[in-house]
Amino acid sequence: MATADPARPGFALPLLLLAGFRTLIDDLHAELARKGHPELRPLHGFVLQAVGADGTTATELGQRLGISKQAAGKTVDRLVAVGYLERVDDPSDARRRLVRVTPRGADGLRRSAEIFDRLRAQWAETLGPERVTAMEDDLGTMASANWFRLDVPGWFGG
Amino acid sequence: MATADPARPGFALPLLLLAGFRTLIDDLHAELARKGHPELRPLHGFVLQAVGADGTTATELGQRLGISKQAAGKTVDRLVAVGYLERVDDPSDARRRLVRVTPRGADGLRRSAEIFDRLRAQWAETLGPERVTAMEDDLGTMASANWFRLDVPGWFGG
DNA sequence: CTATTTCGTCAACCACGTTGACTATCGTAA
DNA sequence: TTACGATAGTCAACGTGGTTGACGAAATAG
Repeated sequence: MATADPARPGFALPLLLLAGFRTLIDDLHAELARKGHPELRPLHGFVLQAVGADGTTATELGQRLGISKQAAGKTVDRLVAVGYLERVDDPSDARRRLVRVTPRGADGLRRSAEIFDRLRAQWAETLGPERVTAMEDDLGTMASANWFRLDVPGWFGG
Repeated sequence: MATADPARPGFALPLLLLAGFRTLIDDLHAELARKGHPELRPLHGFVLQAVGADGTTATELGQRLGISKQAAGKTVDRLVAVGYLERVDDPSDARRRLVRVTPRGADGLRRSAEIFDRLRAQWAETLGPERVTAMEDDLGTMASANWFRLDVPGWFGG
């Protein structure tokens, strides 16, 4: 097995963070698929959440996610194609196309939140609640700059 | 800012794990670029480490990383193109092409390990050493199944 | 009214993954 | 020894998610 060299402890930390993230994401999507959302890909939940209840535009979405407006537009295209987002004209500005979460999108988002809550509860059961909050606090301390940056080619999918 | 809803605590955890991972990876590659390895992409360090000192084959590398042999082969192609890996024939089996880390690859790997060690030391300074080890222990507990799976389109790059 | 900025889109490209099909080689068993 | 099945590597097509550059249409500032 290609594990980290124990003499180089630093190598383990990024791998563990990635593995933890993947564990949550994989569990989430296995459960989402069972609950009627098999098309929802790992990226999508974050994008839906970034769109928010009030809707937004592709350009603004790109800024929120730390990606280009073109990339945001393409992601919106895919979410529209599977029925999680919709585009409507902005009557007050003919250049803008408002992006809004559809009812189906809202359902997916709500279920994602429920499942994440359950997964977090499982972590708390296994590790103890104070260890989980400690982990969140510590990660928040170290990682604030990268909180919502997704500017990565293909971060999530399988 | 599109942060998580505090009423849904589960949403924060995956985001924090991702942000922590990204923080380490981004810092690593900023430093690697300064130290003579600007072409090294985020995936590459993990691949180099998975190849190991003894070399391996594309098929076996794919198994180690949890990706298809074709994907592993393409990744090896890119690493060969930038001089971090080389392919040599296996005299004992004409089907196999051994993949080996070049001296340049070994240098990149060594520097990556040094930088990761420094970054981990920074985390330990900020959070306290016992919090970092606690985080590693807890992640190891929860994420053992996904320790070295990289079967994701484009996990790392910028 | 004109100049600049902004929004959305198109086109080309790159990184990384997938599956399917194919060749060459190896190992085994009749 | 020959024939067959398993294995290694490659090619092709494709999907997802990212980038930059260019451009038209609409809004805004002067």
